[in-house]
Amino acid sequence: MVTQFYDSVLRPSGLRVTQFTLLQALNHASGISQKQLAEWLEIDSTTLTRTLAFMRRKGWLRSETGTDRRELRLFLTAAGQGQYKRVLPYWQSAQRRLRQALGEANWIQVIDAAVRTAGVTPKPD
Amino acid sequence: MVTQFYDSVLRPSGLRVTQFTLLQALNHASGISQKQLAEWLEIDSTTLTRTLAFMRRKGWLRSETGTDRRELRLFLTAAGQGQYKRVLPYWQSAQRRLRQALGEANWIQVIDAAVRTAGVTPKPD
DNA sequence: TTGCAATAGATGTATATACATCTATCAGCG
DNA sequence: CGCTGATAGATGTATATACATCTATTGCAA
Repeated sequence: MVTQFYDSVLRPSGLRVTQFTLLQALNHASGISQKQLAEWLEIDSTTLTRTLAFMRRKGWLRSETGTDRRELRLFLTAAGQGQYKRVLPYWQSAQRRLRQALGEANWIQVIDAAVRTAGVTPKPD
Repeated sequence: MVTQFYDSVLRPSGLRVTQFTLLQALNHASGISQKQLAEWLEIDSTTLTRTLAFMRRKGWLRSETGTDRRELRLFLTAAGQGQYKRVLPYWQSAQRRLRQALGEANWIQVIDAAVRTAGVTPKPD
């Protein structure tokens, strides 16, 4: 339900939740390694490899080899930052609507339950 | 978070949430048409076509042409019913853990918010 | 009765997800 | 140094999801 709701609100923007989440994460943590990003977002590293490939095709992402040459350091391109800014209002709208539907106290308790039950770590915003 | 949590609890069973949900729905509504099933579960009809193809390969599903020959009426095979009974405890465990983590009052309000916000219809346990 | 719009489901194409496994690189010990 | 085990990321394979479009059937109105 949650994923479908966010996707439905984002649909007019042309992005999906995953893509927006990655833009947002990279906007906040420019130069992060792929491994760290996967851990922070709690997504499988192979899923990340493939989603990043998509973003590279779109021209939203660039990457550099790290000091440790096994690592990739990830950055948004100007186009990627533009996408993020363009789509942010859609995401904020979805966020607001869910928060309002649940009420602030319930919202907080749901996040808290997610942490306790599924080990999810809250993300900024 | 919710999808990943249910999937993680179901993982030892070898099924995913989608597959279990379909077994459950067909166990409760034997002979339902594909269209009705898609509407009830609020999943895209093309997604359903492909997930049902998977279940047919596993031997869990059989189907008959309806009176309206455009329609397919869907039934679980004995093997499908067996799978459902086998995996039900995993799903109940996930359900219990989430309910407990949220608390009964919050659980109800989350379901209610889902209905109001995303138009989701509650399904029987 | 026939002709056409509407409906059920399937198919083409594309993104999302994740387990198993592979390659390249690194770190540490002998 | 030079193995050897560990780590970062990529690839093989398989399921999940959904928009656009196609085919087969149906219902209805001229």
